[in-house]
Amino acid sequence: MSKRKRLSKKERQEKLKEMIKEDPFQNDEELAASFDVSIQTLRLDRMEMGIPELRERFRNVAQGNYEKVRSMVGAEIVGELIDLTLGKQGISILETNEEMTFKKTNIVRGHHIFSQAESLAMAVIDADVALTGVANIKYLKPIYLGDKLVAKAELVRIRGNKHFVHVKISVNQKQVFRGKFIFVSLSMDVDEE
Amino acid sequence: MSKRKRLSKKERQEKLKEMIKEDPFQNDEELAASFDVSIQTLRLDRMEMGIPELRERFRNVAQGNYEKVRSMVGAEIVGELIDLTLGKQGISILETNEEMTFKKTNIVRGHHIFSQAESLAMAVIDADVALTGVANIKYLKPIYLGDKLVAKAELVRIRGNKHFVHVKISVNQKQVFRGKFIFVSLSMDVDEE
DNA sequence: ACTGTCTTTATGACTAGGTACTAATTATTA
DNA sequence: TAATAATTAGTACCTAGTCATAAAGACAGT
Repeated sequence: MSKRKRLSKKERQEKLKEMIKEDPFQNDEELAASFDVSIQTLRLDRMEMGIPELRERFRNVAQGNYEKVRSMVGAEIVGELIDLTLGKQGISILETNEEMTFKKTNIVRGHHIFSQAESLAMAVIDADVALTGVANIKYLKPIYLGDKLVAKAELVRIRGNKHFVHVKISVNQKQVFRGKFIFVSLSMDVDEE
Repeated sequence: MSKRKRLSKKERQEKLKEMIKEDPFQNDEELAASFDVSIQTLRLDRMEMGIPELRERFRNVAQGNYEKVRSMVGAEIVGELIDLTLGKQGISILETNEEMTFKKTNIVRGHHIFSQAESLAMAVIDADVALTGVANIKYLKPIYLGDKLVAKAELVRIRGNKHFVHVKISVNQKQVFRGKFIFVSLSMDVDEE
């Protein structure tokens, strides 16, 4: 694997940075081989650039993503719950980050907004378990990376086992989303309505 | 930290399993200390139960979640894209797992279904970038852990920069969800409609 | 050609967090 | 009390490194 003439120190170090960003799970031996330098040289490079050793990279990725996966997928509620009156209303805040956006446009993917709205609406309902029946939603404005989404949910009506919740989300006091949710509590039989 | 009399081997091993599930980032020394046994005993336990060493656990979590975070958050599409005719229709499949469900009821959280539907609908549109404008959705049946969601999206109309897409999701040929999405392409100015 | 500096490579001692194995000690039970 | 199970101790070895020191190679300026 002898590449073009071997790169200069600077080029090599820059390429190294990229490589590790792309795939952090290679050890010094493999990295050294791919640059066709000795393992010591590669280690000097890592030192100079402050790139941690493989096992620490594993730790970082593992712990970082552990949190992430927990808070993203396992969370009862998407965003941070600020205020809640069970059976009445609730407020949550979601800080948008780059993982929620399309890289090209920096616009936040719709389902993150939906998730915040739905999970907050669900939290407001004073029943053990509920299931989204119908949702009528509208995105009023595109939401950009870094926007802080403030969601307000209000339980507007209960009819039988159906709970009607309205959610409004705004960024800087300007409304960007509204949604009407109907949740069906599962205490009794749930089938076609 | 002397607990109640020290547990039996069986109890200890069961507890160990749980502990590692909860927090996989402890080394043998720490684990041994928390059970008040020697490090060798703890290692025997790990051997007997087939629990890998700390560094391998790091590797597993790192690599598993790396994939997960990439495919969950960064993914262009939620689920696996099976078929796609740009500007016409598309099909995707999403296998539900326990992270998508409420632990108590094993019912899949609504926003996962929504995400599958929205992202598929988006993929069908033959435009560079789009943004969900309005969605009218209905969950027809609860979806349980392990259900395989088959989503079919169809572009039904284009009017100006608005794209109308219908999505149906079914489990075992039975429809469980339908949604109507309107996407607005961003090629020109996007504001109130 | 010689010197000085940068870069690369080599070498050895040491570390964490183990595996794999043997042996000895302590508890429990028949 | 003897047999069996569970626990602890100890050793050699492993990986993927760190840290420090030294030596060799490359290239420029004089």
